[in-house]
Amino acid sequence: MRVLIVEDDRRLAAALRRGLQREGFVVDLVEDGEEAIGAAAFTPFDVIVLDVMLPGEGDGFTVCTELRNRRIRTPVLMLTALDAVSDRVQGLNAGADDYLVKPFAFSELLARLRALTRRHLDDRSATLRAGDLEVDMAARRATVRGVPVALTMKELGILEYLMHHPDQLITTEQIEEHVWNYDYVSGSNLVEVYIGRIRRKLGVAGVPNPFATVRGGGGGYRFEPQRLSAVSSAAPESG
Amino acid sequence: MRVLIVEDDRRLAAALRRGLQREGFVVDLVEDGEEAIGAAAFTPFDVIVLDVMLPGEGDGFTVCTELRNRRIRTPVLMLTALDAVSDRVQGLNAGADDYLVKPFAFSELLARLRALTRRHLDDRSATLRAGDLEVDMAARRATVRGVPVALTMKELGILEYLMHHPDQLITTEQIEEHVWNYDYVSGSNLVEVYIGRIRRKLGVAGVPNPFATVRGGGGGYRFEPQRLSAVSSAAPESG
DNA sequence: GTGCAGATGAAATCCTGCTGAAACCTGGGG
DNA sequence: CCCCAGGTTTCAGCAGGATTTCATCTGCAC
Repeated sequence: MRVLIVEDDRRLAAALRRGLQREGFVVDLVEDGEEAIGAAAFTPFDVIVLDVMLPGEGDGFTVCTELRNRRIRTPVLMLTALDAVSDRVQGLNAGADDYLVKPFAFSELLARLRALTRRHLDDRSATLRAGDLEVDMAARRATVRGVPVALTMKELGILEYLMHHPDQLITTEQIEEHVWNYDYVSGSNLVEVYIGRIRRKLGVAGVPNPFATVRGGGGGYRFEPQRLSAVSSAAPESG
Repeated sequence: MRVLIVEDDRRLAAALRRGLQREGFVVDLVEDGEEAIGAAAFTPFDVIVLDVMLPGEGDGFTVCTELRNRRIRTPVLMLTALDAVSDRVQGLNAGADDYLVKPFAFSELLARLRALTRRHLDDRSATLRAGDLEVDMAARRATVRGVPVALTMKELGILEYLMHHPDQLITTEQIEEHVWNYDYVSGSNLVEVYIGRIRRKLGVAGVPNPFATVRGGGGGYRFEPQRLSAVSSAAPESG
């Protein structure tokens, strides 16, 4: 789950980055509106945290409007020190999806971000499910029939992202873009390595390989829920 | 849909022009940055395809920057042979809207151009259907009565392309241009080979031959949906 | 601080099966 | 009948995914 923070207050920005990283978000940070638009135009963030007060020309409202003009529909959460109703209206008119008044509790920011990132899912619950496999996004834990599977943050991030898009081909590049941040340099086989690790850990837990590999240029992986839906009270067979 | 191509490689430029014209674009072609800015300033293109490497002074980045300085906001898709992150960053800073690394398949260029110009027709109809056969574009998967058919990317690309133009003669040359890179050198019988592979795999899945062969020069194949529409609840017979 | 354990990432190697080239087969048209 | 465009089969090469190994990093306990 990749988030862009647009915030010029270094202290606040650093705190947000740390906190969100600890919660499993992949964080990119920019300090003004121009950078924000550039970053959002080239990277498909899952959500954007946008401070209304920004240095240079253009405040958060104009940034938000510009994003929408460019057909970038990434959910935006606006941060503001002002508590006027008119600001709220202005923010929503500019295309923001949610609104948070400073000062705020980190836990509230977190809750709202989670809500925004799972908006497009049919089921609004915080748990992704497929067959015996359950992924609790808030607790950041995967379980099989109630038994925890020890996945690391990155592994869970990839699994989560793929489970968000069932029966859809997700390219390695897309995974890189959503699970690593901008200072990650592509060109390695890290995604393949992690896919392998996830498959192995799930296999040990009794879950069959949930990912179809699609070879060739533009290939990638596809999470196929039906692979896990098979009624399987029996022990996994060989093969 | 009017597109400006800025490309000095004559061979590539000609291929792009032909292919895009065939897709209904109105194509203008220039070979250097100065011309490009002149053309874009006088004509309201719907989208610009801009090669990074250009003859004379000024590369694609500077052209893009100059366009934005002149408040020309036409969506720009950059073509580059380089895949470095720094180029990507430079491109976005210059104001490009998308990015494609050479060599690319024509179909991908087309998809991205459509995405950039998408506001009038939403051909994001994710699934192509004919009789029992279904092709899910998002999943990049073909199924017959829900059962997946193991097609490779190339096979699926050809099937998809033919299904996009039902009851229409598609020449071997057209298929080559859409499914292979622009630097693919024609002259083999590869298309015939792939058509054969698709027919065989579909046949195994219980789908009759969906392609009519048109012999002779200028011949090719025609996807005929009615061949698949026959009511067939019966199991495939031996054969 | 030091030491430890797990997580992450880089790199080398293995291996699968896709791709494309080539040879050969078939059937329709003259 | 012959000709030849298209169909079919085969096979080697290799792209690229899978796997393994190792180095580094980070957080934590002491």
